Amino acid sequence: MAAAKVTASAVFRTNQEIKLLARSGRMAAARRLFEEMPRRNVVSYNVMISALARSGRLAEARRLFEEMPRRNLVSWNTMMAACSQHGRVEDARELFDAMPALDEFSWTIMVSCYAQAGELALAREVLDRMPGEKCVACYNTMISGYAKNGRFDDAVTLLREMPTPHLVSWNSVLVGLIRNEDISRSVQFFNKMPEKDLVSWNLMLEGYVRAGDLELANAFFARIPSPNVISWVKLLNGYCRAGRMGEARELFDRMPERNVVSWNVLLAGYVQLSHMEEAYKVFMEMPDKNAISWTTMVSGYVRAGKLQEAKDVLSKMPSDSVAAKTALMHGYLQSNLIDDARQVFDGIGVRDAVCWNTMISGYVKCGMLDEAMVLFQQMPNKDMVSWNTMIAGYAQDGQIRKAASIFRKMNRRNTVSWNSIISGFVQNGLFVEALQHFVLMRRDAKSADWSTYACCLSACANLAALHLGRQFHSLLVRNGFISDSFPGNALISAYAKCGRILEARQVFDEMVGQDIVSWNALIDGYASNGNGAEAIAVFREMEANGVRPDEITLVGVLSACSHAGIIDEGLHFFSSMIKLHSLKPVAEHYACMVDLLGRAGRLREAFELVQGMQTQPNAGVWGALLGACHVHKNHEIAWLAAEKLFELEPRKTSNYVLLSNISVEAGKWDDADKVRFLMKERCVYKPPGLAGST
DNA sequence: TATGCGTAGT
Repeated sequence: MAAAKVTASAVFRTNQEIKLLARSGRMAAARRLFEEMPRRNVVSYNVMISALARSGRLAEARRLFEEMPRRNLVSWNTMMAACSQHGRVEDARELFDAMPALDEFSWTIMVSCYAQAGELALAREVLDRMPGEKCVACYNTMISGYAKNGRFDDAVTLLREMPTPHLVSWNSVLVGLIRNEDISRSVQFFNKMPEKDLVSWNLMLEGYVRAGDLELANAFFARIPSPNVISWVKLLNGYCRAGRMGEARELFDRMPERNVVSWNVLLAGYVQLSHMEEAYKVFMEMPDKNAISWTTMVSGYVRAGKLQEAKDVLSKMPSDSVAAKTALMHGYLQSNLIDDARQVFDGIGVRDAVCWNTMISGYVKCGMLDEAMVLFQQMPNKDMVSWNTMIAGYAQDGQIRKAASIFRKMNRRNTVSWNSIISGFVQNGLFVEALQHFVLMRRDAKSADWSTYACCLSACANLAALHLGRQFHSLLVRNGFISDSFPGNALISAYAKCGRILEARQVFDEMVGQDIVSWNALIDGYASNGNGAEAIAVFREMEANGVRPDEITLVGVLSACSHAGIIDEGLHFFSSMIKLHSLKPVAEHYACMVDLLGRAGRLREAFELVQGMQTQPNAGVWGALLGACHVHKNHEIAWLAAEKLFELEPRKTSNYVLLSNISVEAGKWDDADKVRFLMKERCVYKPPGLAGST
């Protein structure tokens, strides 16, 4: 009897010790202690499962859950919470449905899991199904879910509906307002709260810091009844983010109490500015460092392009940190050192999703899609980012069918998934598919963002679908995206490409932040609608507004000159491009110039310009020359251009047809025969029913 | 006696 009591208290003490070790990040020691226990009870297993999940080892946690000899309600709840923490919504739901009994924790975890995944309707369904009197935590979880997703009205309604709102309920709404950077509504709400605690005060302080007014934040800080280290950290963070490191350091030195977080914030401040000497001094000064401190240093050196230093710091780190190693890996990938990155990746024992995704996206970015796919298939717990990376990767590589097949295999999709596939279709010229997927996206109840609208407008533009473009325009207005410059620019292009240049101009004029892309879209719009003079006028207007032209601007301007037949001005813009704007002309500019000179019949000059090009002329340039030769019946230069074109595009029928026509029109029947022979030799066939040039 | 849910900091 006495021996049993001793054993029970030993188990109790060891359970506590495991928890403490795990909470301080010493997982290996915690695991060892658990393995070496002579006797374990349910709680030992529960503690270990929770610890494993919190340190990113979900698979191990699950294994232990399956293996444990006896489970209680807490074991089930712990496992559910573990799945929820890792975004495994389906797994959590499966456990929830399979549990022998449910308590208020089970219900709350399920609500929290759905809310975190953005599935608010499902979260609400669970809350509503909860029998008897619902607990405060469950209400708070739902309120927090609404608030963090910007649905304040729903959050406040539920707050009013619940029988006994708690201070935490109010704070849950406040955090949503603060994160949404709605400062005036935050202040209003804060003042209306029936009671406030330090959490409320600290949230409001964060609101002022986010609003970027540090003087106001400082004044508010002075009003906090008894600020704690978190209050100080929030203010310190404000100065660090603003790059005001002198004041930040002063504030830091005045802090009555410092912990590892405050040190980390100061360190991150110097790192952000790439002040690595200062950062290193702070790093050495720190009384204790956690994994975040080390990761901050490593990623700081990576940002500063000092990969050797990053590697050296990492090698001095006493414990293992996936995040720190991933930071170094990221650095190697940015410098295209794929093999070095892979070596780091292979050396990481327990990889988290960020680690896998970093390596996968590294492969994708340098076009190594096969390698990316192998890793993607090996990855045990793929998250949304993994899937989206592969979709975007294949789409950008022109493999849109593969992208679409991956997209179809996804169980759940978020806005980014939809945007990736829609933008993929647009990039690959499949505009109708892009718009069809927009319809499917709305059926999936996923909300479109500015990127969705920009892609869809671009699809409308390319289809010259004016009516649809107008519908997207009104959707943009209704959803409040109209002042953002990116979809605004897409809208300008859409109207311009549909021939509605006046509407394009109107959108441009009503836009808040016109950028270089907006100006380019307008100039190109006038040029491609045949209004060269107006395009040039807009270009002048842009210069007068102090906006510096880029390469794309000049393509628009030069093609405007070409369409309008303004030869001398075109030549002037072309030379000013290098001299005045220090822009390097590329093939597109030369193609415009060839077109310009060609239209004026100055074929010899055009040919000489091409021969003098710094870079290799592409098919666009030679094609423009061949086209001009056709118009002006220059048989000799036509052959020179065509021979180059045949090298670049040996199987493009229209080039052969054009050259054949030119030869025939010049009465050179032998040459026309020669072209026909070439076509036969290269198995190029004129499509039936296609007479003349294409 | 412990373990699992809801609000603030890197």
